[in-house]
Amino acid sequence: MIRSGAQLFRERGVSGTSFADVLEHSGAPRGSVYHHFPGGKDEFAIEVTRYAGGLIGGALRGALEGDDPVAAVRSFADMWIGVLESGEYAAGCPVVAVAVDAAPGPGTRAAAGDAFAAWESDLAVVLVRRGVGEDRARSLATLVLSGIEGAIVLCRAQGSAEPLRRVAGELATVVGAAVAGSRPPA
Amino acid sequence: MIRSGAQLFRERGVSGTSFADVLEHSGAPRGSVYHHFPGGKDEFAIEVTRYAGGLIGGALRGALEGDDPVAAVRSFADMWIGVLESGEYAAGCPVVAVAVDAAPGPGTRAAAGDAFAAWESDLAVVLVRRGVGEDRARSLATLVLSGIEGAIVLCRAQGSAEPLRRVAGELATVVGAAVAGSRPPA
DNA sequence: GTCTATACGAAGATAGAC
DNA sequence: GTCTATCTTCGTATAGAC
Repeated sequence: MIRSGAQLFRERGVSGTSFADVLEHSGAPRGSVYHHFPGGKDEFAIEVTRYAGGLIGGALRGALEGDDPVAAVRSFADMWIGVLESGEYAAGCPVVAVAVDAAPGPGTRAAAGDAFAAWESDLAVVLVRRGVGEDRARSLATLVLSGIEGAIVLCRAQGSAEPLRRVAGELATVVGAAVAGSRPPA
Repeated sequence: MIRSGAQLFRERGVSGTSFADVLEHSGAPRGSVYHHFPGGKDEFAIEVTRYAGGLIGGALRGALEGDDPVAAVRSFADMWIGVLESGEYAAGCPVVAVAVDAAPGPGTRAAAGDAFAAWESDLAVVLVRRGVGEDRARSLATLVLSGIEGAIVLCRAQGSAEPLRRVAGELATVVGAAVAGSRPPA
């Protein structure tokens, strides 16, 4: 159910996704909705957000494994380009969907904020490890995250992966310059 | 009604906003909904998107009037920071809300794409005027737009204007370097 | 733990009077 | 052009049996 919820949130948003949709998509038994999620849709949305945040965070950490922030930015962006192109630009980021859709309670919004903060932190850690100062690293991490998430929205609206391609190129340049500039002169 | 719709879309998303909400917020007569919008919610959402796109586009063009892209980026971001802070981070960009919420038909999504394209073009034109090459200008304009829109989402999720402040600073640096680097050496 | 049935309300949309 | 009334569908949530 949670996996299906994440997929449907990505396509239709939170308010646009009903339990009936989730049950149909997941094939889950209908009687178990309020058994597993006694808090109703709010609780369900929070769980979906946590799950999606962890999943995407895992992908991001995987991309960051080589301690090469430039390659990680490109790899993370390429992952999203693949998602967008294979799904005809119908599906975006579930965490953004939660953040933009205020229908559920404030807990859901906070869960989205936590996910973003975790991703940002993962990025900043690697930048610091590559010699970038802490403040700049945090600032750059926010730019990368905002840029990619914003570009995903643009891609969906325009039915094209071009915005994300352009943003990925610019971000790679900026991050590359920051890493190079912070390294001790050879 | 359209003005109210834009405000409510910003706060609750498209699926989360009903005609009853719009009527209550705007004080418009109830009988006139399907008189003015025979196409129902789809048509209404498209009109709201066009209106909001024009409004925000006007603000952006105003910020760009001095032909100073760096100041324009800061000014545009500051406008959003003001909106976020004065509204307790409840309201974001209505065009993003439309792009993320697939509930209405494809026409709405296209209207959002048109708005983004127009803003991007406004930005790129000024960059070109300042000597930036056409491809780079387009690429930078996409980065600025994606970065700011993405940061607005992060701000809402985290209940803070910090992401947008950081992104605005980074974008100002990048745009400043591009403009400076493209000017003929003095 | 899952099922059926259903209460309750809300939303989109339409009809016809004024 | 606006109003009231209403139809229909859908969505959340609950109750109680298996």
